[in-house]
Amino acid sequence: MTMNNGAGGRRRPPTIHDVAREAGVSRGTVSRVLNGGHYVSPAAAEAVNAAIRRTGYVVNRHARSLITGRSDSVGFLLTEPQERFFEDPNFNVLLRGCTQALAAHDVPLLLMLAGTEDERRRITRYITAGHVDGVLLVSSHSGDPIATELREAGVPLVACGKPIGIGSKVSYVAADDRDGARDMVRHLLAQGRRRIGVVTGPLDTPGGVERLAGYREVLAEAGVQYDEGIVVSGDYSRASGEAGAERLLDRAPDLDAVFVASDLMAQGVLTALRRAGRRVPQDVAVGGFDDSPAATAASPSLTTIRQPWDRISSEMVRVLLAQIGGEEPAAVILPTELVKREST
Amino acid sequence: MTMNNGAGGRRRPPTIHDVAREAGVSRGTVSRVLNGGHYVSPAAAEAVNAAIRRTGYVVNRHARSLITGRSDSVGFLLTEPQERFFEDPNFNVLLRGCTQALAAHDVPLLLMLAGTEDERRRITRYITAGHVDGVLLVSSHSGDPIATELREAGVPLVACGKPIGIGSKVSYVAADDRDGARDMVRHLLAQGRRRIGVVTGPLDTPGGVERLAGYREVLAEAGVQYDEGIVVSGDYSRASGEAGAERLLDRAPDLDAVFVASDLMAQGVLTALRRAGRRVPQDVAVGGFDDSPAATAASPSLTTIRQPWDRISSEMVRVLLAQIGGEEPAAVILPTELVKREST
DNA sequence: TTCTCTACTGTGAACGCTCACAGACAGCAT
DNA sequence: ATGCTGTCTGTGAGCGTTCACAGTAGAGAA
Repeated sequence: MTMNNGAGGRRRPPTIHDVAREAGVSRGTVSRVLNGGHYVSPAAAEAVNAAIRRTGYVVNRHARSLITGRSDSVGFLLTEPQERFFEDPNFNVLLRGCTQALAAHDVPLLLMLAGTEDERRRITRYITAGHVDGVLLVSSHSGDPIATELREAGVPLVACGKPIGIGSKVSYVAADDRDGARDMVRHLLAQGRRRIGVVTGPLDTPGGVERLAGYREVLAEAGVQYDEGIVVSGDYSRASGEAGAERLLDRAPDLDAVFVASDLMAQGVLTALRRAGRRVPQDVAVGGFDDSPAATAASPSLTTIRQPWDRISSEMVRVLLAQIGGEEPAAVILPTELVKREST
Repeated sequence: MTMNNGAGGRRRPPTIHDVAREAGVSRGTVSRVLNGGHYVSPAAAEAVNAAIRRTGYVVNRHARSLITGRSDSVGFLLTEPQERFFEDPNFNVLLRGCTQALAAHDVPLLLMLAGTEDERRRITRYITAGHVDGVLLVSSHSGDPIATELREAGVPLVACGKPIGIGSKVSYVAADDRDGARDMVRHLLAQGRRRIGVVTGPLDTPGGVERLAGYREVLAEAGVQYDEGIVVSGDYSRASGEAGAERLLDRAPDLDAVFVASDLMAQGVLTALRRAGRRVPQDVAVGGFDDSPAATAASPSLTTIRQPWDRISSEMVRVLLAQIGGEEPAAVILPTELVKREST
């Protein structure tokens, strides 16, 4: 009496052979059913599917990968220093969105952290050895060596946010930072604010540069004098927002609004303003960017620019899978949206 | 003239065969060097290593997995509903810690999200088919069907926090919640507080239950009357902390302290107290739990109980790998630490 | 010497799958 | 009849690795 599949005994899982025997067809036919079902008669297909159900067969991806050369998995690569990963809520929603979008295609996601030089080397080897078919890259800072390495190795790659200094021919998906900034500054002007300070993001990131550019454009269009003295830059962290607001208040006590390039920094700005005795929004209006949880958590809640993170992640996955499928790299720019809350 | 490895041409990566030829030994010897180097002469080992360096050889994990039956990867499985994943900063540090600890063993981490029933089924199939060697499970709520399924399928499993209602024989790593709660309540008593309210976590989670138990124990030891009226429960979210504090103030206006089972809820408590015109810590002291970034971000900054997340993640990985290696399941309880800040 | 033991090495044979190929059969035109 | 086309099916080969096994050589014991 042979041991059955039931509880108790760890049994060798069914192979494509078992399914073929069970269905009364050959391995080849089962394989064809598994891979799209072309050139398979309806009767055979039905028999195979029934056999798969009966045996509980699941394809062995290692065997498949060994011969196809594909791994049917993609990497989610984070090259940020740790603190950013912790502090920035955007990473979470991006990671979650990508995982789900990939799961819909039955593609597992490998999380990869390249903080140190050592990790970077190991991960590069892993990726270029073909253990993933493509990479979703999250790294805002420029000159990322791993990005260029991967690109040169011909690994399908999609970046989140426009990579700078890496040349073209690399796919990316980004929100329309400049347009979002324009919306916010126009909104502040519409509230009657005229003395609008800025806390920018790091100026070696596209977000930092573009959001500042949008601010300048709208000011110019409105005929408001641009004053470099009320432009300070931060690093997207809460603390840098706080420090930035202090510098702004110091230089321009008559400030009546601040446009902050991230919600997290805006939280810091709120703290500094409160400490300085300014009321928000009565004395100073504050506009954030991202519409992260920090925006609603802040008090007063932040007027901000929503980045469409759900769409960003699904587009990243779409573009990456297309590229793995042989299509050319592509850039996707997604619109943002002004969300009005208490701080303006 | 054959195409070289240089830029431009995608070339077939070197195999163990190529390395063997280059080193002047057999496949078997190369394989032995790759797997620990036992029964290999120093000369041969050196020749092989040199050949590996020259050829840029990287082992093909699919081929290896096909024959060993191991996948040399583990899954990080999240069964929480979405909002918790987003809001709770602990997940981030846990995920990061696990990824790094695994990377040190050259084991990739697959991120798996089982929110819907559909996802749950697909992921169960994936895991039980042997596509990962083990699972790191993050799911605080009890009666998780996936956990029991995996356990019954014999998949090595390590939970974060003690799983309830799943029977024994499942490994877990947890902070000493009860002891942490005891420390905090003792601290509040030492500050002269006597009317100490509680906002607990969900009472179907070990954290929720244990932290409340610690509170009751210390009160009893100190001879302070336990008053069920000033015990309310939340769901670890900020909003539930806010609501909880309102209920507490309503029932006990003479409250002089609140022990909150998470920093995030404690933020909500601070908001509610401020709105009610209570000063923290002068009128009411607030103690949190977790020592998450929320603790320092809050104003006033939160006195809290640090959970050793870095150790939790590294222990989870250690126990999981041991179990994959054939060891028996194990439970690990790690000590917590009181961190004093402005709120008490 | 001869035997035994240990350290080391090479050689099929798998692992489970896909791919290329060849063959069978039907339908339709020649 | 013959050929051609298209759909469908089975078969052998091979992907890159590990594992079991057989075999060699050198050291030490009898």
